[in-house]
This record gives sequence, C-alpha cells and structure tokens, in this order.
Amino acid sequence: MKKFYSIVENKIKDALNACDYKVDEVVVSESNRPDLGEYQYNGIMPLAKIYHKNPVEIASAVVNVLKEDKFFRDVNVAGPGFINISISDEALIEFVNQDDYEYPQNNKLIFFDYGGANVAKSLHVGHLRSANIGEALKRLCEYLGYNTISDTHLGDWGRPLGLVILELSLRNPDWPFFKENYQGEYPKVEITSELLEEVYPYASSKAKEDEEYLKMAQAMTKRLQNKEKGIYDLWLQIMEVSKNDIKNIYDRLNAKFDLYKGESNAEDYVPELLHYLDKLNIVEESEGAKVIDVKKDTDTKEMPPMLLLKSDGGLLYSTTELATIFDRVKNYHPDEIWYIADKRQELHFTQVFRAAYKANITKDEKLVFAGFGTMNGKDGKPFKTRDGGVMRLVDLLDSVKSECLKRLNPEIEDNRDEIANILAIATLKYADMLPSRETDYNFDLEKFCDLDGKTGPYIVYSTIRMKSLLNKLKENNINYQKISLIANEYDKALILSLNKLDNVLNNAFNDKSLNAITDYLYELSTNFNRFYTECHVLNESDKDKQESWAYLTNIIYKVNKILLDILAIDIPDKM
RNA sequence: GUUCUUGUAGCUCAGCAGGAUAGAGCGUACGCCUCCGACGCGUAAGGCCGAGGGUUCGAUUCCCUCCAAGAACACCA
Repeated sequence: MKKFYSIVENKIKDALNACDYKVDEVVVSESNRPDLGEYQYNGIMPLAKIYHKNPVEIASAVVNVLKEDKFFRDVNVAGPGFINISISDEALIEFVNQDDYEYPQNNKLIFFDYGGANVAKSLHVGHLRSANIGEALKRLCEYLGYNTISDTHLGDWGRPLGLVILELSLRNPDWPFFKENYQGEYPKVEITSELLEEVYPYASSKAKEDEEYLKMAQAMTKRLQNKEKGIYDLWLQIMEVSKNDIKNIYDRLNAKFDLYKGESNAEDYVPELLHYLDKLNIVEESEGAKVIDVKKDTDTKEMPPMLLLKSDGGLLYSTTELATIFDRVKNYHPDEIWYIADKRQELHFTQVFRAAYKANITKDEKLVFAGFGTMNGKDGKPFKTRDGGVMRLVDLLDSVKSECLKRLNPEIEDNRDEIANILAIATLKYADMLPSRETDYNFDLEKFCDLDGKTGPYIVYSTIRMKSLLNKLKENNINYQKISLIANEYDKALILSLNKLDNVLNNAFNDKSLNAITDYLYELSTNFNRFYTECHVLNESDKDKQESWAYLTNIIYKVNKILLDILAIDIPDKM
C-alpha cells in the first residue's frame, strides 16, 4: 500500500535530521489553512522547547532543506513556527499513477466476537450494530493484512433456553423428551421459529410474575446444562431451527461468521476451567456463590468480584465467557480477541478479562472490548415497536426496505425488490457506522433514506454514477493508462482526497471505529460529484485531459469499492 | 448512593496523541440543466465548543470544581 503521508513525513524527518534535530515521530496533517499550503506540520514548537531554541529559527532551517526537494511546490513558515507544505503536481501525479492498494499480509491473528445472537429469541434491533461494526472491523483488519476468525458466540445455554424448554414441556407433556427412561430415538417435533418467537417472550414474562415458574425454569436450565438425555435432544432440535433463522438474517446483513459456536461449546471447557482455577487458589466463596476477586489497588470505582458459579452450582454468563476464552486461546491461539458488544456490558467484560489475566489464561493474548452505543428510537428513547415490544431486526430491515422501494426510480422495471433490499442494507449500514462507535444515535428512517446529505443512498448514487461513467467510457472506446496532468481545482481536490486512504484506514483501525471510513466515503463522493459536474470526461477534446480524468474516475471508483467492501455494503447497478 | 460516559451552529453529529480563522450533514435564503444519471452542483447566513478555575507561548482538546443528561453497579444474558 502506498502511503502518501509517510512520504511527506519521512522527508521532514530527514530534513530535521540534516539540521541535527532528532524526533521520534513526525506527524503531518491536512492543512486547516488551505490559503497557506496543502499540508501542515506543527511539530516544530514542541521541538523548540526541548532544544531551547526559537521555533521560527528551527522551522526556517528545515524549510530551507525541504525547498531543495522538487517534491514540494512550496514550503513556508508561518506564525510561531508552523510549516506549511504544498506538493508539486509532478509528485502528485506520480503518486496517483502508482497502482498499489494492497497491504502485506502479517501473521497476527485477531479473533472477533460479535453478533451475539440468542437462540430461541429472534434477533432484535440491539443486534444490528454488533453485526455491522463487527463485520466491518473484521474486514478492515483483513484488508490491513491480519488473519481473522469470527464467532457469533450464540447465547444458547442460559436461562432463556431453560424457559423455552420448560414452556414446551408444559404445553406438550406427552413429548417423549420429558419421559424418564425413554428408550430409542426421539422423534422430530414441530418446532418453528414462529413458535419459538412466541414461546420465549411468554415464558420470560411469566417467570417475572410467577416465582414457582421461575424456579422450574431454573431447574430446567440446570437439567439442560447437565446435558440430561431428552432435554438435550430437544435442545438440539431447537438449535437447528434457530440457527438457520439467525444465519438468514446475518446473510442479509452480509455478516459472515467463520464459527457459529456458543456458550454450549464453552461449557465443554467448564470442568477443565474449574479444575484449573481451583489449583490457582483464586476462587472464593461469597454468599454461597463462587467468585473471583478482580479488584485492583488502582481502582477508583468499585469492582465487584466476577461471579463464577451460582449458589446452586449453575453456570453464569461470566463462567461461559471465561471458558470461551479458555477454548479460544487453547484452540486458535489468537494474538488478540476483540469483543464488539453494547458498551453497557463493559463492566461484565472488564471482570471477565481481569479474571482471565489473573488466572493466567490469556498470557500474551490481548482481550479488547470495543463497546458501541445504543440505537434509540427517533425520540431518543429505547427503540420499541408501536405496541411497546422490542422490535425485531427483520421488521426493521423490512421497514427500511419498503422506504427505499418507495424512493426507487420509477423507470426501473426489473428486480425492484432486490435493488431495494441492497439499498436498504447500504442505507442502514451507512447510517449505523456514521456516528463514532461509542455514540448513541437515533434511528430516523426519513433521514437515513434521504438522497441528500451524508446518507447511504447518496454514497450509493455517487458510486453508481462512477460506474455508469466508466461504462460509457468503455462503450466509446476511451482508454486510459495513467494521469498525466492536473487540470483544475476539481481533479486536484480529488487527488488530495485519495492521498488520505492509508491514514483513514489506520485511524479506523486504531479507534476501532468505522466513522472515519463513512466520513471519508462522503468526502470522496462529494469531491467526485463536483468533479463530475465541472469536468466532462466524455466530450473533453484535449486527449491528455480526457485520459487523466478517465483514469482518475477509475481510481476513485476503485478506492470507493475498497471502502464499501470493508463496510460490507453492496452497490446495485441502478437505483 | 457510588462510578463511568456525554454536553460543540436551530436540529443531528465529526474533531479532541494541545496549535493558526472550530468542521460536516439536515434545515433556512438565494443561484445553476440544448452535455457522462439535477436522485446533482454552487453561494450565503448561522458558534464565548455546558459554566468557572488551573497547566501552557497556545486549551474545544489535558487537570480540578460545579451544573445538566444518560448508563452501569453479584447469582438475568
């Protein structure tokens, strides 16, 4: 991958060295004074402090060295020691012509935990961000050369399953799963996702009112966790139905998981884990439960101990989580494990991570929690359906889809449904990743689907425009190998934007946030649209100009595609 | 209650390893189609960066206090 900023930064570093100033790192940024230069370097002032010298003096010396380099069109000192830099057209052209957009592969493995679907419960709006952000971060890491593995970490082993099985047993007492000493194969029973969708909420609310029912559910959960014959077989059938359902929705969202493991898999490691922890002497008893103290001296806030086992011996969220880390470390040897989950779960993960470190389960592995903010309704309150229930993810996707369908160009006759679906996903994903990761945001259908502004449809439209222009160039046999000139401020603006690619991707990686990318996509689109209206590629008579512009259009399309692929956004041919 | 997070234009949000004149989008007001998709483009107005202190040559950015909002706080996941 070619790195424009690094070139500039290294040149400045060399110049500083030539003047006998040593710096660890030079960071150049886009100028906020475009009247003075395209880029700026502000590092002279702090340097002057170290060397007890006048910053303007240092800056002038450095500038004199840089001025010798034909790479720069202009370098000057302003104010207390800012260095303003402009690049020569020749250098810009040479850089654009380098076709080098791939990062070298490295041997680091990042393990991703996102999605977090629960079996027997339909995916709801709360699952949207985890899938979007997780998938995009995973693709970003892959693009940057990391190896990745992703796992949904299904919630398939806790009380919800106990509740569902209990309720099914009450409704179908004659099912053989619940008969003791049943011999032979268990029959395949009629379980549909619709049924599960109805059963869980019913059982869940009943457990809240009915203490007896709750106790029965707890007992059933325990029986499941003991893998009791019959109960476990029924569970397998529930799993199959539910997993398919989950996969379908994730497919729609372009979220592809390498693993569909879950708490139940981690459960296999629980005995080993408990045995291991026992030897370490870090498990304590508290109010009947087994806990691991994870407090640190440096804590400013109270840090409750991690609950390992319930007083009835049952497993908890944290237990399976810890066992999952155990499993992952043992079987996949990741360098890092990234958890993309609602930021409200941060305390829970902090506890588990600390326990994992304390128990020396992870050794060098780094456990990273990347929490995201909540998507709320338009009113800023938690997203609900009209009757106050939790909105299902499918329903949300469908509502966006029908809104997109309404706005589709009426002249398009074929595949309207399919196009609307692609558009809906683009719309939702773009809107979802536009705020920075930790920001809560409000779902606003009208706003997201609007063709004006920082929206998915605008980005999609611009990309379609690029594609359509490239097709026209092909039809007219207009070929392009390279850019040979910069004609005006419009193509130049585009080039300067393109130079940022590597920076943007690295910022996104460092912050584990996609907003740098969504924002950059908007910048590219808007710069392209301006270029498009001002520079008429097809009927430009100057052949060099035409070729340069055609080449540029191709590059911008290519970079756009790279970014959209990272975000897992597809682009229809028309809209 | 304790702790954490957030407070930036009318609205929604970026920026915040300190830097020059704080940026977008929407909305508002004006413009631009005999040419590659006007589902586009341009121009303008709009800000004491929650308040008050501090550190610094320099603070929206770092530290402290206060005010306001949100979230998390052991046998649910």
